[in-house]
Formats: sequence, C-alpha cells, structure tokens
Amino acid sequence: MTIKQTYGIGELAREFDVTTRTIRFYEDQGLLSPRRRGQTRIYTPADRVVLKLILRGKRLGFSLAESRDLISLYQPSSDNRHQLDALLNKISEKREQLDQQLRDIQGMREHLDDAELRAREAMRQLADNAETFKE
Amino acid sequence: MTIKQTYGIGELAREFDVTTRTIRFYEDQGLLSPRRRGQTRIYTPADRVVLKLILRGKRLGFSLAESRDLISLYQPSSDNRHQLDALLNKISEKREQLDQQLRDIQGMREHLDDAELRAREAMRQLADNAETFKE
DNA sequence: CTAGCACTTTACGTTTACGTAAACTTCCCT
DNA sequence: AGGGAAGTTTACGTAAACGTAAAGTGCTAG
Repeated sequence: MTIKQTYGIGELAREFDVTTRTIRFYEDQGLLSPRRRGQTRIYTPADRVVLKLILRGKRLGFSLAESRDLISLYQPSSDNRHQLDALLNKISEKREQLDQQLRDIQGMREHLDDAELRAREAMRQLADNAETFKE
Repeated sequence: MTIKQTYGIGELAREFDVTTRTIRFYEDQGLLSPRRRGQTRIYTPADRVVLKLILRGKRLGFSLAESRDLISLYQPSSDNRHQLDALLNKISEKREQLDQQLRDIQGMREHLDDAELRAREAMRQLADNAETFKE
C-alpha cells in the first residue's frame, strides 16, 4: 500500500490538533460526511483534505459556512449556466477578499516592525541607564 | 485647519460601516477610551486609528483581545527588561502567524484558480452541447 | 471475564461579538 | 413650544463554534 486508506476520528484529531468533538461538529454542519462501519466513523483521504481546508479557512478567519462554500466551489455540481455564473462571481469575491487580507497582513507587518523598533529602542535605554549607574 | 480634529460616534460608524453599538462595545472592552463632552463621546484622530486597527484585525480573523494586544504593542509601556523580552516574543509570534496566513492565502488562491478552471470548463461543455443541438 | 480505551449520542453550558429594545437626555429646527 | 435626530445607559437576546458532562457501545489485552 502507498497511503493509508482510512483514518479514525481520534487519528485525525491528533494529526490536526483539534478535538473529536470539533470533527463531529463539522459533520453536523454538513462539512464532512464520513462512511460508517457500524456506528464508527471512517474517514477517507478526501475527508482528510476537506478537514485541512476547513482549518486553513479558520486560520484566515473564515466562518464554517464560508469554508463550506469554498470547498463546494471545487465540485462544480452546478449544471446550468446561471449557477456557473454565480460560481464565478463568488470566486471573484473571494479573490478580492484575499487581496484585502494580503494588504492587511502587509499593514500588520509594518506595525510589528515599528513595534519591534520601539521595543529595541526601549531596551537600549535600559542598557544605557545601567551603564550610567555602573560608572 | 488641516484635518478634522474630532469625530462623533455616528460619524465614525458611517465611515467604517459599523454600528454605534459596535463602537461602544469596543470601548466596553477597553479598546477605545474617547473623551467626553458631558455624556457624549468625542473621538480623536488617534481613536480613529485604533478603530481602523481593530477592523483590520477582524478582517484577518483576530479576536478583540488579540487586536488589543497588537495595538498595545505600539506603546511600549513596558519599563523593565523582562516585559520587553516578552514583547519581542509576542511580536515574533505574530509574525509567524502572519506568515502562516500568507501561505494559507496562497493555497486558497490556487484553490480558486482550480475552481475557476473547472467552472469555465463546465461552461464550455454547456456551450458545446448547445452547439450539438443546433446542428 | 472484566478493565480499559476509543468510539458513540444527547444535551446543556460557554465565550465572543455584537443585535435589539426600552427608556431616557440633548440639541437643533421650524 | 414641540418634535425629530442623534446621543446615552441598561439589559436581555442571539449566532457561531465549540466545551463538557453523562451514559452507553464495542473491541482487545491480560
């Protein structure tokens, strides 16, 4: 075998550092739908990818609903023209949102650069004062 | 005068497209502390900047507590060495988080590229079918 | 066989970030 | 003077995203 075919819920929980409760909650919200062996949930590599996408969305502040949308973008179950147009519009919107986030990140980085400079400056002052007392 | 010196709450609310309730809530959480003229809140340009920072944080999925931290980074009220070290550590952590977000955004962009390709492909299929029926 | 671990469902609890309604006060306008 | 428009406080309500406890099932190692 090349890759493990299935995963248990605890296994995934450990790998992605979430609780099993969280994974079940995502299923409850219609984001995951693993197979069952009896009562027990069996996750496929595809399920694992979906979970990964959800968590990536979370890191960017996306709601589960938004992540669900983003994931469903990948399966153009859309069969008519109108649906596809709507899809392309959504994609375009998301792109703009990501661009805004890029700008925000850049802004934050500058903010952090400033903060670091100020902190280092404050430390220099401390060092200077110590020097003064020594001499 | 060059720039307006003060702002009313409604004014800021309109400018940033939030409700006055939201702005008062931020004050309640210790993120803003505008002057008062009687009961009425008077916001300075500095307050306005803070609000801007909060909203930028929100767009990146930061909690108000995180934004409060980020903003306070800018005023190194820290007076001793230990505090400053902690500050630099926080800055470093935030930087890593932003880097992770950058990677996530890149991943999402590729995801969107894929989705768009698939959607356009699906549309081509529709067009082709229409063609078939015509001839 | 039973102890223990991982899994299950059900359901109430919690935090964050506001929404919304009620009941004022203040100011401005006609 | 009277009535909006915009401000205020107080307080209960709500959606999202889980946490947490209770009570039960199922396998497996000793």
